[in-house]
Amino acid sequence: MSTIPNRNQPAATRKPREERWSEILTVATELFYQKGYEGTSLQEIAERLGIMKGSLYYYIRSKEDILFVVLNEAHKAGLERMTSAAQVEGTALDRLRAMIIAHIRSIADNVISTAVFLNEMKSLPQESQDKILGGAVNYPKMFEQVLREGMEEGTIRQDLDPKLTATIVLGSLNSTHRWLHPERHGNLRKVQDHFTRILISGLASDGN
Amino acid sequence: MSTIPNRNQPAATRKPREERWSEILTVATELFYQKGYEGTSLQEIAERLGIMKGSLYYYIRSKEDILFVVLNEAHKAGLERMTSAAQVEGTALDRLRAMIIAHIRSIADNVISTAVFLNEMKSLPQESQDKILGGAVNYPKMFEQVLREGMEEGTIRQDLDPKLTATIVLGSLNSTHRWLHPERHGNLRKVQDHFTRILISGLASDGN
DNA sequence: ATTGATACCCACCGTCCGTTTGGTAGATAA
DNA sequence: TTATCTACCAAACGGACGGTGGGTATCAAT
Repeated sequence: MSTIPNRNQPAATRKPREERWSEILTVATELFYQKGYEGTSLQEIAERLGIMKGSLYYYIRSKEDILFVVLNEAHKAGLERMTSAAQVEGTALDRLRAMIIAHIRSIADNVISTAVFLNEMKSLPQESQDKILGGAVNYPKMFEQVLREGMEEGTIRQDLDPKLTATIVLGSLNSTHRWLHPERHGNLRKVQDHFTRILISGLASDGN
Repeated sequence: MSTIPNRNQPAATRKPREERWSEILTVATELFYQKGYEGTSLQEIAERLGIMKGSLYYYIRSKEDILFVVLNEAHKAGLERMTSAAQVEGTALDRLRAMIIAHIRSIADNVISTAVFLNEMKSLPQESQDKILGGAVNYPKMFEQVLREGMEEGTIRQDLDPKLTATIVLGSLNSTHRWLHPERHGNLRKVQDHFTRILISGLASDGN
């Protein structure tokens, strides 16, 4: 009955729960970004953390748990930024401009988690997707709202369908995650500038 | 030595090479669309075709072969359409408009293969990606080219960087694959209309 | 000094994966 | 009639997968 521990592996550095948990999320997000959710194994995640894959189940109940939390936090973080940007003073056109600039900055600051969010949302069961997206506010509605207001007050042209236009604008901004590089800081202003110049003059009611 | 065929399974309907091969590509494309490349098994592909998964190796050398052909043909088909659209007569602005309309139509007609192309390109080794994208012409360059010409002739505003603007325009158009539904035919015109209205008036030199 | 919770190890499970191999019925051609 | 080709079957391969469960070293609190 002698217990033979067979310690040929150095034990992992023991860490408090919160710290290790956020490490798991960070590492998983990076791997999901590089290889996709299905292409990433728990083995790989564990290896990068220096622990055994079985130890992950001290923190999770299934692989899907990790994806859910990653996507949920990415969505929450982005939506928070956008919400505060939508509250600047001025015309609806001013607010739209602020939202565009804020969203690009938000994506640039979180290219990886944004990409994972946009690419891997479909890997979750519908029920979990609804839980993430089903809050009181959401991206498309916010854009649709500000477009409607701008049309009423006359700063935004009225020959466009607000809902479709919101989809187009949001999609355009989101597509930047494919090529936006946050390390190139000077570039960010330029990108924001181009987007506002193109979209604002494309959406404003007159030649401004 | 008696050969016991053990025919408890109905044999698959035997089909000529070309026909079966295009069936494989069609089925694989649909499955890659629904579950991603990594999430799709050869077993599933075979099941939909009514053959054994081992039989697939009469047509391929590896699973990756299927993805390569699917992506390559999707890319070729789209580029062909765009190329012919870029040759309409008129100003560069007219050509840009034609390219926008053509590309949206091209995506709408091939939502599935377009989505697979944009989502699963990264699942291929870099070498294979280069082989697909490395032709004489490519999407971003075509847009950059027409933008430059429009700036020279004065129909397109000159305070924009052609390369960055091309990236933005192309990304905007490509993002439609996430929500464009080809079955709704009346919708297509509306989408094309919105895109041209927004982008053209955002890019043109004057208030047109 | 003892205890109880915490953070992790490690061997193992059943399943599914892409891939390989040997074989064969049916059409074609000589 | 015989030989060859074509399109597929059937079974097995090793390995990787997500997941389980008993065990244990380390820690803070007593």
